[in-house]
Amino acid sequence: MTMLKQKKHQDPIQAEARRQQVLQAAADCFRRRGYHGAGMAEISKTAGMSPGHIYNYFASKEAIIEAIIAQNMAEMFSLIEGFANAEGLVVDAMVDGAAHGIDKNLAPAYAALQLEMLSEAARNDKVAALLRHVDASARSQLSALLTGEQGSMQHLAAEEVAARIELLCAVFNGFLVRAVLHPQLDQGQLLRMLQPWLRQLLAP
Amino acid sequence: MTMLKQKKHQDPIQAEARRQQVLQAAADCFRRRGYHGAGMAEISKTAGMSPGHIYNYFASKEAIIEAIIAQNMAEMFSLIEGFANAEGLVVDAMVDGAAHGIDKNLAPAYAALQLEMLSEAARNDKVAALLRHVDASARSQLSALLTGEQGSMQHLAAEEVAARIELLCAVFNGFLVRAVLHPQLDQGQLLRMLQPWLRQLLAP
Amino acid sequence: MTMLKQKKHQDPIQAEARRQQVLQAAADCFRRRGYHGAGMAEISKTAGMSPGHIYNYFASKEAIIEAIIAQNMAEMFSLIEGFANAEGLVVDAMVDGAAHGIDKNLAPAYAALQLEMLSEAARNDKVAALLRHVDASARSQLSALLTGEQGSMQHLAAEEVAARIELLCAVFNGFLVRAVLHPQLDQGQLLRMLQPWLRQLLAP
Amino acid sequence: MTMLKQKKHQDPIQAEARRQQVLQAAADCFRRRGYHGAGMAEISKTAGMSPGHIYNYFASKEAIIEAIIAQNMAEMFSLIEGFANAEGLVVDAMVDGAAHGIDKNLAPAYAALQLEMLSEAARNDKVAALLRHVDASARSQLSALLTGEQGSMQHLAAEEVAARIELLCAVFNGFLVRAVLHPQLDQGQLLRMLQPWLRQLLAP
DNA sequence: CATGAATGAGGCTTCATTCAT
DNA sequence: GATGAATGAAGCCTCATTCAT
Repeated sequence: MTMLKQKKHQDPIQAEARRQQVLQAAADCFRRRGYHGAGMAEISKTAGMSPGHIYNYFASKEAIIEAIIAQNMAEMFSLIEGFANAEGLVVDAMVDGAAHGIDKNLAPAYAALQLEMLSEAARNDKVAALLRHVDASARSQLSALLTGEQGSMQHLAAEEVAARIELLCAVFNGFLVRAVLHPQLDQGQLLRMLQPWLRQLLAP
Repeated sequence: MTMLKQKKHQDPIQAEARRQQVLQAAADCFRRRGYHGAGMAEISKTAGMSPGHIYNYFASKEAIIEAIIAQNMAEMFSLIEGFANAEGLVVDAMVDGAAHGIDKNLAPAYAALQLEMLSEAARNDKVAALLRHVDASARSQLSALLTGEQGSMQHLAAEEVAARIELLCAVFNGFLVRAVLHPQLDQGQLLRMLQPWLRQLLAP
Repeated sequence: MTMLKQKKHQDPIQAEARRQQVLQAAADCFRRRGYHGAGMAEISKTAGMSPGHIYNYFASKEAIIEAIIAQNMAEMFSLIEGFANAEGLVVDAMVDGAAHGIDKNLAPAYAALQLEMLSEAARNDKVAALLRHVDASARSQLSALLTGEQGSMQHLAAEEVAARIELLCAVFNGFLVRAVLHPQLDQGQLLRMLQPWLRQLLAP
Repeated sequence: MTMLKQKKHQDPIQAEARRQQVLQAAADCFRRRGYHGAGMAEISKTAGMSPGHIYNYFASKEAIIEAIIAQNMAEMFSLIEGFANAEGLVVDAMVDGAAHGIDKNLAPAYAALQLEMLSEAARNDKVAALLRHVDASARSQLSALLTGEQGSMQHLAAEEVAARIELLCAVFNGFLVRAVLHPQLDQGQLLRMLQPWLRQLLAP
């Protein structure tokens, strides 16, 4: 999807490098200034190329944030796949992964960008659709894992499973907000409290 | 004691009414279009006054969102005060209040505005300071309540209390994000799962 | 038609004056630089107002050229109405009007703007539609006049009438081109030759 | 004897072929999109070469349209030469040629390009000079033909001849405009009416 | 010769803010 | 107090042109 009018570049490797340059720069700028606050001029300067040239790789500023979201999507999928491929019980993999999840979501830079995308979603349907698609896919994969062979919820009602996953998502999403509202919070203490809680949430 | 730019209005009562008119209108517009998406023209039309006149009450668009945040602050304080003044155990009041908390935070309009403010905080120190102040106050009040006479955590270590409150906040903050990412979620089911969980989180 | 979203101005008289200011300035600029060559900056300077302010009266640059065309339309209609209301035979009125028609179409400024609109029509469907509508209306009015009570073609076949009108239009349209290609041409001589020719073209 | 910027190409024959490739492509694009609407990128793709390479043959986009006009010039000359070389009376050759003239000038693509050039002439002196030169040459050749041995105007005053030719030009130029304003017009009917008229215009 | 990546000025438009009335 | 006409800087994007390869 979204492969319309992809300008063909002679050297796809360098082209991809340039795309990444732009995405990196744009993500930086969005974090610092917000999606609307960041101008193409600033992004292009940060990316080390001219404003016009960016449009050889992205059709619009909006296409840039969409690409950033798409990358996040991929990251999230590979994260979940990690749980699936781990040896042993899914629960264990997830409890072990919690530390990383906290770390990531509480990182100010990550949280800032994520919140930026979320508030953009409130007024930009395409962004909203992308984010929801990521979220729905993630929940559905989690659900499959947890009710699967190595999962801990094989005998629960579908609605119960969905609600637990929802709560799980809420907590981790909430960390994005905590990163802004309480940047000094004690991550270690939080993790110690979170792990038993998680184990219980995912328990049969 | 600096009184810079404190415009003196002849009739302070009407002036306050006008301020409220603007804040109400601006909050509406920010919800619908986002902070950057809403223009002063739209806000002024919604508020039923001319664009120019708004500047008699607020120094800038930014001052408006700051004022909105300050109001939210007050609301949240009165909410917590509700718990304090309730008869019986604090836990019970909070568990009962959960339904309302879910409802409110999952309401798209509320969530949109809140996220708007949060992402503005990531790049606007004044906004960030305001929001953090609200959050810190709320946590501190909660902490006082829960370790107080009618509270359920009188015998827990301060760090433990802080971590639990943190988790509590994360969940409810997370609902703001869920409102965007999963607007169709089943609130009833979520509430049914949340209440026992809350009771346990707040348990001794 | 085209009354969508007409911003309401408090003082419609001044508003109309401003609109005319812009239209006049834009027509000037389009003549000198062409539709694409003229920038909103230049138009706004010529009109004596800021670029942004123009957008209180016109939704876009395109809307400006459309308004210019609409004005031309009105002029042309009143011209034809002149023939209709004239005493005596339509033919006489038209032959008398030829001098004015030549003068106008051969005026470099008028011709330049007209050609600009014509070549814009080749790539802008809305402009094309407007111009064709003017033209079709004019032909149809002429046809009605010439086959009407005071007309000279009451007994001709409809196709014959249409073809003659077409030729008539071609000649006058052609003067626009002559204004560019042969600005030195002898208008007096041309008129002396044209009038008997016209009388014959419009004869029974 | 100034030889400024005359790029020397190693193989002049291939160079000329390349130039023609570009001119052909550019004419196509100008017809479809107009002079300003057509980009060098599109022209270069149509011509089957890179944008940069075009600049080895033409100094600028403007130089391209000038070259196109120069070619039109040549075409028109050979057309008139056709009349001169035809057997019999010039009038007969021209009346016979009228059908082709109508066809050509009413062809939307041809008319579009021609009008494009005409409106460019209104603001570009070089283009104007070129077009006027073509026009003047054509009129002068026609004049020579019509007052020559096989011509029908041997005994008319020079001014009378000039005026008739002017009218002739106006009509055919007018067809360019008709092509835009009335693309549905009935060419057959028009031709049937035009031929006797032409014969009369060219009569002694 | 030939390419196409890269430039950057300039185009149209928006909108927070000001100020004469 | 109130208005809304007016400003102009800044935003996103296009495209003729250049130049390293």
